[in-house]
This record gives sequence, structure tokens and C-alpha cells, in this order.
Amino acid sequence: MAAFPFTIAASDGAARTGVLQTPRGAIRTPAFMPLATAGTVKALTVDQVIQTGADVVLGNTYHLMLRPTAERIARLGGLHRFMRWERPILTDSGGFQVMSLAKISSVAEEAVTFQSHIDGSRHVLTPERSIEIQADLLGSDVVMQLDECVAWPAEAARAAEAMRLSARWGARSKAAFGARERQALFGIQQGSTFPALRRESAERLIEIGFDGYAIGGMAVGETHHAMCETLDVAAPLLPADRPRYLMGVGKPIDIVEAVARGVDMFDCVIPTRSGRHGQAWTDAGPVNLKNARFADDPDPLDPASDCPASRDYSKAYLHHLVKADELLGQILLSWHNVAFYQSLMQRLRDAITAGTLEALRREIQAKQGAA
RNA sequence: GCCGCCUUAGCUCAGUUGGUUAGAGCGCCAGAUUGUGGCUCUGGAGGUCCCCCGUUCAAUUCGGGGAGGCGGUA
Repeated sequence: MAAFPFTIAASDGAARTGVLQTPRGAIRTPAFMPLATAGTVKALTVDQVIQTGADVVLGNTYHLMLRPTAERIARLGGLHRFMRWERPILTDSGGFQVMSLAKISSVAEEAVTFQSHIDGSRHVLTPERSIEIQADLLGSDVVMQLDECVAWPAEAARAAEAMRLSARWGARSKAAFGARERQALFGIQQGSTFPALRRESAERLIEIGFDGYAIGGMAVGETHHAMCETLDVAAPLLPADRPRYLMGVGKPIDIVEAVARGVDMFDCVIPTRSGRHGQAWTDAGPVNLKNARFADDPDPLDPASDCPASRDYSKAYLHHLVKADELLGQILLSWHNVAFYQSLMQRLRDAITAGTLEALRREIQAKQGAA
């Protein structure tokens, strides 16, 4: 397969900054991918997402295969045209959502079967079908292999079983994906918090050979400390010349610590979901705009921001919108949060280039550490 | 004027066959949320049970009077 060029422009300790070049545009790393689960970054227009500085968004096999179905999206010209996002899209394989969302699911060697959370209908997802949906029907730029993600905490034997199944599914995914010029396939490391399992997983994935390597099985309930300890082991096991993607992470403090350990890509529900629930992420940590103390606060969230949502609306107004359950409250806070996360990534990239990551890390630890 | 019904938390209402700290929903005040069910969950504060008198060991509950509200009727 033709790997997307990944150029590392600067390093600072284990951290690195660079560009993953795709046919639909550059992804500046470290990168944060807002979630466009159902073909939309919830509450935001494509223009707003672009304004925040996002290079890539994440779409979801599980949701889109159920509604409106992958075949319909294919008939309508693929996911990019469907949602009017012409930049890169990374799609998740559906494995995680089957675990976390489906009413009933069972995992077998051949496939995972589950019942839709939407209407209870039964579905079967194989590694090959997940590749077909992502690569052929949705037209994803970065395709993720189907994997099995175990909940935390996990017994070592259970984690090993899921890790090895994920590796076998990785091989099947690679075979189904074949050689493609304009799309990339990422493998997913599993193994919970067990160093030996992370090592075995990495070895199996590298033997198969992927365009990028994800660290899965994190952000499933483990502590920040446990995540950092796992990353200490897991990240260096993955090829340094390929992008490393930590799936589902996280809070600003999580992202900073992962970047310092050599991770290049992230996705997380936090900025958009917490925005819809009245929470704004700021340099001083998360604030809940529902709190009565903002009722008379005339200042914006961040007067120095380029984002209109951060700069032009008072906290008193945002408080009112959230309390009144107005749609604009969800829109403005989602917009602000996605912009804040993109700003954070830009600061990380700049700090790595300047060799000052440690200072930024300490600053964010001090301000966001308790969050 | 007369008849009937009603008055319990900020709001809408349960309830107490008379018996320790009187409840719910919503609202309010906070918290949770990590490869998104626009879902949801968890705490907390808040009451002169309309007022007065009486009966009773004990009244938000029973009786009488009063005040306010709603409906009907002259």
C-alpha cells in the first residue's frame, strides 16, 4: 500500500510535530480530530469547523451503517460530499461502539453481531465488511481496522484474548484493504494496561504492516496516571516513522501527557459533548456555564481568541442560553470548545518546534491538572 | 346574596384512617460525562401543610369561625 507521507519537522524529547499528507489535504500533528460521528460535528456547520483550524474529522462506521446506511451514502457520492467536508476524514471501525452502544453484542472469531441501539435490528460486522463500509462506501481517507476493546479493568487473560483477536482481525483487514493509493489503513494496538500484552500487540501489528498505528483500549475508565504509565510502555513500541493515534483521548491534560510520550493524533467526545451540556474548556480548566456565578458576567470566554464564540459573546449570555436550553447555547459552546482544542494543538506544535514543550506541559499541568 | 369545590416546597400537585426527621415532578443550587444514544446519571437547598379558636396526651389531618381563589346560580 502507498503510505501517506508523514514528515516529522521537529522533535522535543519523545514528542514530535509534523504533517501527515493526504490526497485531501495535510493533517498537522499533533492533531485533534473533532467527532463527526453521524456525519456531522454536532451543532456545528462545516464552515465553523474549518474556522476552528481542524484538519480532519472522525466519522463512524457503526452509526452511519445503521443510519442512513453506508450504501445510501455511497449512492450520494460518499461521506465527504454527503456532509460537505472536503478535507480528510478518519473513520472508526465500529468495534468500540458495538461494545459501548449496542443493546446486545457477541464477539466471535468470524464477526461481531449486535442489535442496533436505534431500532433493535440485528447486524453482523466482520473485519472485511468494516473495510468495505469505510473504504469503498463512505470513502474514508484513514480507515481503522475492526478491533475488540475490553472494558477497564480487565483480567490479563481477557485482555490477551481480545488483543490477539484484534491482531487477527488486523491481518484480515489488511488483506481486505489491499493496496490503495489514496487511502490509508491504521492498525490498533490493544492489551489494556499490561506491558507484555502491549508489546506482543505491537509486534503482531508491525508484522502485518500498517500506514499508522493506534493505541486502543484507553479512555475506558482508567485513571490519568494509569493511562500515562501505559503510554510510557505502549507508544515507543509503535514505529517512530508512522503516526501514532491515541483513540478516544481526552482532556487537555491527557493530550499534553500523551504528546510528550510521542502520540500524534487524538479524537474525543469531550469538546462537543461537554459543550452541549454547558461546559466550556478554557486555559483555567473547565467551567460550567450553568453556574449561577456567570449570570451577570459581561466578559467573553476568551477575548483574545480568533473564534467568534469565544470572543464575541458574554458569559452572561451563554449562561442564559444554556439555562434556557436554547440551541444557540449548544452551538456556541461546541464551537468554542472545538476552537479551544485546536488552539491547544497549535500551542503544542509550536512548543515542540521551539523546544519548549516541557514549559507548556508544566503550565497545563498546573492549570488543568485538577480537572 | 346563595350553593359547591379548593388553599401543603418557587410552580403544579400527592399524602397523612390524628402519632418521631411531610413527599413527587418541574424549577433552583452543584457535580459527573474520554474511539458521542443531542441520551443520561448523582447529590443538595427549599415548607408557619392559608389564619384564628376549639376538641385531644398529640391537629397539616377532626369541628367552628375568618381570609383568599375557582365554578355555578340569582
